[in-house]
Amino acid sequence: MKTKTIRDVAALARKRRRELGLAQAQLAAAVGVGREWIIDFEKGKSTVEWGLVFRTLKELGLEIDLAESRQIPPSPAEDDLTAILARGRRHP
Amino acid sequence: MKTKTIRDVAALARKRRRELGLAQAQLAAAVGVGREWIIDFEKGKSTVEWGLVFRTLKELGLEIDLAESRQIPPSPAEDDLTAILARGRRHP
DNA sequence: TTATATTGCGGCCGTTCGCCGACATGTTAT
DNA sequence: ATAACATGTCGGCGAACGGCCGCAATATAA
Repeated sequence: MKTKTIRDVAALARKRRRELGLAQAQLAAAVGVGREWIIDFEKGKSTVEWGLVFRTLKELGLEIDLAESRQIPPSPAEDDLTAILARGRRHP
Repeated sequence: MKTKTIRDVAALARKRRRELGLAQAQLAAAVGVGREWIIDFEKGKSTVEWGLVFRTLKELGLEIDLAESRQIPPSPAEDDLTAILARGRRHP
């Protein structure tokens, strides 16, 4: 399932946890965090630690796949092409 | 690509950034973080903020997919007392 | 109903993130 | 040669994380 926001990840993680019949405290103990951390994570808190998120998802049996969506997505304000050209150019 | 560790994510993000011809400072500005943050993230630092990681991957055009791998992967030791202690003792 | 379990939230506190400078190194271009 | 750029490191600081504790709402069971 492709996730668009961290809330999607949070909701999916919570659903998965319940499907596995795990309580927050159980999952927290398995991951090695406090119960409050699970609460925050499942609430979609954005400032939780990346490593803990990764461990939690693994603990839930959720593999993280990264797929290249397209080329340049939205925003890199690239008004000068020199930067791009400079990298690929070897012989002016 | 399925990632097994946060280092896999870090390495893939760095490769992707270079493919897009972006400097660390450019990506940092696009994401809204400092240059050091990109450095730490690409080094595989586990304590970086989850929300920033997510934004960075999106900025790089890397979609995050979650796939259910199995049931309980490594499974916590439910035999030990941590689960009981985690939710408080009620009676001996 | 009464128990029991689970979940959510608030405060306190030690630790640490993330940003800001400045500086060093290596590469490329002038 | 110098200049410019990219990457990395260091010290410092305000702000915030995450763990622990308790208590109040809800489920869920007996």
